[in-house]
Amino acid sequence: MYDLILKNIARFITLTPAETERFTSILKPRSLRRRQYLVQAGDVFRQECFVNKGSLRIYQVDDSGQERIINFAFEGWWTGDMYSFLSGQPAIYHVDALEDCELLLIGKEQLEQLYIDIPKFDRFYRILLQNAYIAMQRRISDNMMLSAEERYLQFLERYPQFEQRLSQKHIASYLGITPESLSRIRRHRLNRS
Amino acid sequence: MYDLILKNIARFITLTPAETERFTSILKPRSLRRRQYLVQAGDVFRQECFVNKGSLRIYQVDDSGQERIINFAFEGWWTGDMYSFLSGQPAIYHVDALEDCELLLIGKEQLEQLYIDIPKFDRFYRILLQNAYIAMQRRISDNMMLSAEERYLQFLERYPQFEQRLSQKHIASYLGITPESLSRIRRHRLNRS
DNA sequence: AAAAACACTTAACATAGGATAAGTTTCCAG
DNA sequence: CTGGAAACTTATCCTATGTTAAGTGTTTTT
Repeated sequence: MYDLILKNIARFITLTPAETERFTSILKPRSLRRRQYLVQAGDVFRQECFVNKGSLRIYQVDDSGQERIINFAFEGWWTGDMYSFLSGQPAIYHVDALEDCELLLIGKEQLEQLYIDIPKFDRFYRILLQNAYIAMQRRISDNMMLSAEERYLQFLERYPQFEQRLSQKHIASYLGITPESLSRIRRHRLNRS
Repeated sequence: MYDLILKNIARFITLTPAETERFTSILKPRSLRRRQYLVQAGDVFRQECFVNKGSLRIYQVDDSGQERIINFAFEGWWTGDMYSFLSGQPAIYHVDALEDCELLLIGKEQLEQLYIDIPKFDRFYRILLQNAYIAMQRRISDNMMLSAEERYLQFLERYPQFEQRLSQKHIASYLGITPESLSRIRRHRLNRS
């Protein structure tokens, strides 16, 4: 059950057996059925979430009811609502399960205490965030520099293993286009080849 | 000279006088004239940069020579090329001065040693990054949910103090539109009021 | 002070992608 | 197994924004 998360952590820091024990003791397992919410915008959600199995999406709903997917989370990824976690304010985004999920949650207070007791975890989350930040920056420049079709191709290249697990509606939403546009793009590609 | 950066750090962690001394001793002051590069895409740039005075832009140039501004950096902000810093690979972005700048740089090795000697700095950069990450996420959702005009209005609201220091060309580039479009948006707004 | 480069505006035209609507296929829930 | 809801496709029309080009005003360079 803790294999994946411990491997994830071992990428950046090395834990003693006692530290490992301490760490796993604060993890709260939780499973989520497809379509169930982890967070609803407006809730305060002060937990970090590691995805052990399954997939989720982080999304926003605009005034006209349109959903926009900000990001996905697959097994081995971290997710949550960073803003709510940090500030204690209501979450900005919805997070829900796209497939049945097994999650490991860490409460804010316990994580704060962990940072104090084992400062290596400050380092772990710093490095995790640096990588997340780089990915976000790349996403912004892609959204600005590339056409819808180019973004779709890049998505296929970058996440070939996830494409089959996501509906086109969700991929379109992640790319910032309508499902109709994605359908059109796919047709043009087929006609050409 | 170190006032602003020490205040910046004091937002999240408290340093002893000895730690303060240790920290300031690794800072390398550097000034940059308007239009001078801090980083050119392709260079390896393994330094973190604090802006003490002036402003910079982080941008990318596409195949057709179009510049796209990923972000600005004003006094009190941190900047650089996180990807190059972390990976040691050539930088993805250009960073150059929009106004004459006074900067404080920290080399990668010295920062790594600082993390080891004073683990509080792991914490400081973790919190800094959490905030930067939240801002990035918000930028992505704004770019997806809002029209060019709405993004412009939000920019004016969010950064009223910076608007006057930036050319419209640069604001347009940051918003992901052409200067012509920004000009059109401004005209429509004037006509309406 | 003149020349050159740049910033900004305006206008006419082009186009990628949105909106709407209708049809087909796939997926569940009863 | 069946009926209704989603998911996906296709077509038509529409609009926001890009493109090109020309003109004016403002810096920067010489």
